[in-house]
Amino acid sequence: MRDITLKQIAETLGISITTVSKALKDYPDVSPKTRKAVLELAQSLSYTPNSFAVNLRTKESRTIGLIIPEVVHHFFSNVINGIIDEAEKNGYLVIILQSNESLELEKKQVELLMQKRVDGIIMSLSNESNDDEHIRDILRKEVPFVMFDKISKLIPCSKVIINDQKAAFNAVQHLIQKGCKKIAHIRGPVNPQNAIDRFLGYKKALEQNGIPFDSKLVYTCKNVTFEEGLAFGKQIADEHPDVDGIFVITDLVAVGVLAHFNEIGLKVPEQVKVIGFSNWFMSQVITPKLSTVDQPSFEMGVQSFKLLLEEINTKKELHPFQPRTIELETAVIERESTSKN
Amino acid sequence: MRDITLKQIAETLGISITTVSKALKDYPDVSPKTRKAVLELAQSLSYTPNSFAVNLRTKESRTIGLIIPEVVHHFFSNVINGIIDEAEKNGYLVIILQSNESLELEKKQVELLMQKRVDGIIMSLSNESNDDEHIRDILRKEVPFVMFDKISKLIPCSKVIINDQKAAFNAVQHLIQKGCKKIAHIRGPVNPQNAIDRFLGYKKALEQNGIPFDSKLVYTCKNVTFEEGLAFGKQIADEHPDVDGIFVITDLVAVGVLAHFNEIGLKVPEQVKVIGFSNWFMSQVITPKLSTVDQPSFEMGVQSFKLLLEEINTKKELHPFQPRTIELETAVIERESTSKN
DNA sequence: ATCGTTATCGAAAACGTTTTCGAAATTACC
DNA sequence: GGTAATTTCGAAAACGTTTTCGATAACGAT
Repeated sequence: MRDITLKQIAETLGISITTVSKALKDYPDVSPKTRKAVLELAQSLSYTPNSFAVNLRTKESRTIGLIIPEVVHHFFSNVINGIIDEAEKNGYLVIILQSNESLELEKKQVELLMQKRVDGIIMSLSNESNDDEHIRDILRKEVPFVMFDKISKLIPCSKVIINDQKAAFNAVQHLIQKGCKKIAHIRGPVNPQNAIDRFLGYKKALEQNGIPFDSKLVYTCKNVTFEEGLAFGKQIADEHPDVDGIFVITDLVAVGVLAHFNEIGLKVPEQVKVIGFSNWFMSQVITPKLSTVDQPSFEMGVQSFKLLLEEINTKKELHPFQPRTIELETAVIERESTSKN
Repeated sequence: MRDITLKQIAETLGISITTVSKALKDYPDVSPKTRKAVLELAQSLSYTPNSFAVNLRTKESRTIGLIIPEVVHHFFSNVINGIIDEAEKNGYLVIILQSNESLELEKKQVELLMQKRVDGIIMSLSNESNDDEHIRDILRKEVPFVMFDKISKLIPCSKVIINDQKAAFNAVQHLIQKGCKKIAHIRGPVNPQNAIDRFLGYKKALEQNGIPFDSKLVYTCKNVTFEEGLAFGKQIADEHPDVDGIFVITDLVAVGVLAHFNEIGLKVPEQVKVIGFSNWFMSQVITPKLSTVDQPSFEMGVQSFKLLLEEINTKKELHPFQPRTIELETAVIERESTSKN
């Protein structure tokens, strides 16, 4: 049951390891006759090269690392999907780690991946981290590196993002077009850039439409959960019963808001209109169906891997690599929660 | 910027590679003085062993492979969560591949993982496959192997499962206790063992309660999607308007059924009661909230990895390994869709 | 037969680590 | 001071592959 090696093939054929290796890799300097013999024997023994040895020799493992805040998350699992699909197409495998939104864990995992000597790292920052040493460490060691979604603008690396500010602007603009006059915003935590950008988009849309900005209408999530949505729904209904539109950082929270409104009999969209963000699957199966902003999550994964591969390949040729940023399009999806005006 | 190696440490300290290696690995035969020197220098150079070389030498990579039908799936992403958490605790990393419910892809991926020489494989079968050669190949090469959820009973390997038949029995029993007399079943595809078992549980519950089994009340999913739920909901309402209870293979499909019933104004639970399976997150946020069977998905992941690690370790000691099967408990969760009778 | 060219092969180094085993140095003991 | 026991070290092989470079063989042309 021992593993087949080049040496064994060489010995049974009475030739050298070198020739066997060359025959299998289509080197020109091996005669058709011996090549055929080698290929046939390798085939019949079902030889596969020892990847540990290949890794050591070639200094690459055709494996990349992926760090995300959490796996059980509609957006992220779609990104994972895109990454491992595209990676597999290009002969790469993907090691997945989750930071659970903890900076400490994230640091440890970056370290883990570097020790493993993965060929590259793709990452979406946890809410706790922004511009930290462990990220700069990756660049310092010249490990190919791509960030997506939750990025840090200060880090000079390739990025795949959406224009959060523009997307949020469009969402709020949509509410205004539907007749909303007093619009609240449930925003994400303080750190992440995209929470900031969406807030800015919200603010800009108000300004451009001559609606005064009121900081009391802005609520800040800590954990971005369904439960927080429930709580903020209650808080808004209590504190500002005249609010007629809400823009929520993400569908999960928006669904919590809707759940509370359903409970207390507040009519959506008649009394309040609600729009979420990210187009989670559940948004189209709840009542009322939630309007939202579609984010091309699968495509983000695909593009992230493509950028990473670009960096891996140019660095392999020892060429200098110029980081690129890809910005993907979003789209407002109108459903029942903003529909009838 | 070159990587630090044992050789470099040895040379700057004027000692041998052997001694450096031993010092770093706490071998007893190195003096406290030289050990201290080595440790300090290694620390200051931030030396990390080249894992490619370590893999080659030790013949293990502390990496396992995981193959699942799809990543974007509430149940599976929770299992992934459990696996990578437990793996990381034990110093293992996880490579994830998805078969997209395709037998062909699944075969290719098993092959990929074996070529990578992962230390073990965890897997949930695609709907297309059951007892196939590529699975037996894993056992033949003596690669540690654990199956969970969608298993093949014929393969002698460790398994982590629930008792699908019992769980389904309990779900249908629940419907009967709530007063249902004519109960339909939307079952999963033909192949997977757990679809079969849940069907058997459904049948058994009917029998034990003196309700005649009617094969016309059994509908078979092809792809287990929301859309199929919509379609079957329509079909049941049309063909058997007197059905007063439905047991559905999984929540996703059940939510589709509910969506259709909402649309046509069929009252749930007053006119029909519906119970799903798996306790997807969305089930608690839709209207009416869906009753379901809770499946300990995270725990399944944890236990799967533990079983795999057990096998890895006993095989490393060259001891014979006896596969084990762990059966986890499920629980009926009563919500609005079966609540008021 | 000689030379030049081309086709075919293999020795050997290298990747960086782990581990065995023997050698050398030190200490302990009488 | 001599022997034995103990501590400390290092040479070398091994893991399996890739690749360079030189050697040989074969062949054609003159």
